[in-house]
Amino acid sequence: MSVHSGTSASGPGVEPGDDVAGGPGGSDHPAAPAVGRATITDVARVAGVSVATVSKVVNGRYGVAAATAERVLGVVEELGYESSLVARSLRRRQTNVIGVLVAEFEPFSTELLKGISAAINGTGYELLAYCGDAGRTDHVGWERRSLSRLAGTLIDGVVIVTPTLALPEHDGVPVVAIDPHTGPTGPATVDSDNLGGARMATEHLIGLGHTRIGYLGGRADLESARLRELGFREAMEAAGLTPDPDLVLEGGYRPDRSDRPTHDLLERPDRPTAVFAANDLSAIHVIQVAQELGLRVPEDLSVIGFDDVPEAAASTPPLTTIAQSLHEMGAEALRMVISMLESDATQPRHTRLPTRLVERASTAPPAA
Amino acid sequence: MSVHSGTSASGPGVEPGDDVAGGPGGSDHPAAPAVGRATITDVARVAGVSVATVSKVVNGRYGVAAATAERVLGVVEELGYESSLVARSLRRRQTNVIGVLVAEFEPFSTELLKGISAAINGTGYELLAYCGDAGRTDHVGWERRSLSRLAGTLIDGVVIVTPTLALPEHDGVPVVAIDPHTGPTGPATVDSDNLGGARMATEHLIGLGHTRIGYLGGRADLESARLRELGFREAMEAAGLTPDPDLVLEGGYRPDRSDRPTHDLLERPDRPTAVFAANDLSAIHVIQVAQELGLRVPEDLSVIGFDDVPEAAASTPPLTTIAQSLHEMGAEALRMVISMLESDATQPRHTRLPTRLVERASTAPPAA
DNA sequence: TTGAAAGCGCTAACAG
DNA sequence: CTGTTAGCGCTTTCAA
Repeated sequence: MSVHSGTSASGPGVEPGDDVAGGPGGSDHPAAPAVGRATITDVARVAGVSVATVSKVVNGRYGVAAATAERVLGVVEELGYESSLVARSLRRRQTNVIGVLVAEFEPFSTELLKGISAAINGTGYELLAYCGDAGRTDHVGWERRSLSRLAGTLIDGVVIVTPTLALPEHDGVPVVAIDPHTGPTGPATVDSDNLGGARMATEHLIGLGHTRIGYLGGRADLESARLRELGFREAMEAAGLTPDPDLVLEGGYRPDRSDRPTHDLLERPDRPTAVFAANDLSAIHVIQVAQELGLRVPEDLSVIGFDDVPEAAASTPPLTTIAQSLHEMGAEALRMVISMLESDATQPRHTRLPTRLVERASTAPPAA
Repeated sequence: MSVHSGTSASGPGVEPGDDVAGGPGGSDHPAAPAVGRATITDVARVAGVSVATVSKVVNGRYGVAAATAERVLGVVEELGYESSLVARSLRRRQTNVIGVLVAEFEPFSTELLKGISAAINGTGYELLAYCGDAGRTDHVGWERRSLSRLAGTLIDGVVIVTPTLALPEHDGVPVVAIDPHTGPTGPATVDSDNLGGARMATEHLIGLGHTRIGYLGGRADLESARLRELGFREAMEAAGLTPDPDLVLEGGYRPDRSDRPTHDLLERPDRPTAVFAANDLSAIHVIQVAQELGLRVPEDLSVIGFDDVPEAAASTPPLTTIAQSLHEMGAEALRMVISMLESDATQPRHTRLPTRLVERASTAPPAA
């Protein structure tokens, strides 16, 4: 024994002499907790009952004398005791908390979170948003790791945002993927009409008179990115236009990863007159790079994005984009998880929400 | 084909039907876990070693034969094993995860979250944002409950957003409060120059020529709300104006709670020509109510907010507001938690960040 | 009505 | 080098 603090540590509200209810035969317990939260053991000791009794009282089980219950409750109050989520969930099979797994808290995932948060109201569940190994966000499989670490113990069900892998259909807990890796197959999913939205975006540009249009794609492993590119190509071809292969680049949905391709796009002599970026964040970055390069948006370059996160309206100029119902997607994913939790209807469902064009100021006819 | 159990059952709890792999001798093919995540016990069983050995291998401890380690690692891979955060954190004293406690995921807290998420990059910590009893968000003391449930077991340190109570100075884990209840005292805090910002907002309105100005206050229990109202009053008085008591109402920082007072403000015959709302969300709601009432913003009514969340720029018309450095506040809070974690410098620090006026289109001189 | 004891999955002493 | 053992805080039989 080395670094133990003294015997007479006084916990919350426990007097030094308060050596209450030692074990049978006079094993001298140290007094209350030296520091930190009170545990069920502290409550039991101070109340002079067993931990089992405290547990029963706290959980409202029957078979405890009214007087005892009252005394225990008093101590609970006095010590500010609250049961540890961790210990409780290790023992029980249910925690009443829904997890949301994200690679990062950025505008897309936080919009989803707002929708989920609003929808959880009144359901009796709590929300736990987890962001595993931040920084290595490109690390494929982050969601498998997070899932394994949390599922089955901490959380009863889970919403995974933009998973990098096809998820196991059944990992013990209900799983719903938003903007999934594989498209509508495997586990339950919620996504948008990416194909239609991308067509709409491209048609908007074409309708404005653009013919030389660049495409800055998203994360190659995501179904949404695949469909958006497809929608772009389809709309181009439908208009009799052939996408210039040099003008179709990948930006990974992220400003940092789209910086290079954006420069490549805008610095070429025969640069496009318009760019369709696969999400708002990279579209906003395109606007910034264009402006640094001395190009005016939309006079010299039209830019359209995808998502309609609040930041889109806040950019200068405000970004024309394809809106997804982000809040609704989050709310729907939550509803699905809860319904999977509460019924045995294990048929994985796939919900697809509509998209719509939001015209703001970043697009205009090409310069004459 | 058939799997026989080894000579020695691995203890009580093994059901007759359980597939138990042979002990260190039986080289039958491994029995996979029945369902759900694989536990350390599954790995040990399949690899034919003890759980202690698996633990050592997984945690990179010394004293394991290379061959054994390799075999274990193989099984870990095969089973997709990942240690349970819950079980691990119950045993260890450190989890490497920082908690963020919020009452709700709304624009203010999610902006903070974005800043925290960006700042955690490369620190080696993970992020866990927790939203306890959603729905009863006005329940005073939600943060005490969440803190007790998580601190000491699940999280090493915590950032609390807009706590409803004075927090205990030391609850076992480092605590930093953003937009605190008590102002710069007690635990470490991060906030903005609320007083100066509110003055700036009011002066902006006065500078435009408004004299009849309404004030829609924030959550009475928050220091920020107190200071913003004070700043409003000070600026009014400094300009020789006396705030009409009928025009100073409380909106609780929330659209739902500010709806009534907003109507009260705008439906009176002698309604103000301008309103300063204590945060953006209620300011945006003021704009909506005004428009429903047939008032034009800013021609008939000027509106200014506070916070500069992305939604402010997205409103119609775009909201003039006082910007706080929300991302920076989150990042700073995280830095403080981590530094408290890694040093013994327990002197609670208080960081106050500047605010600035962002003029957009919701304010203009009063109609002649 | 109460408490002793087992055990959730894991780590850390300490033996062999 | 490896396994046995003891618990982290809690819930839950099962006996007393």
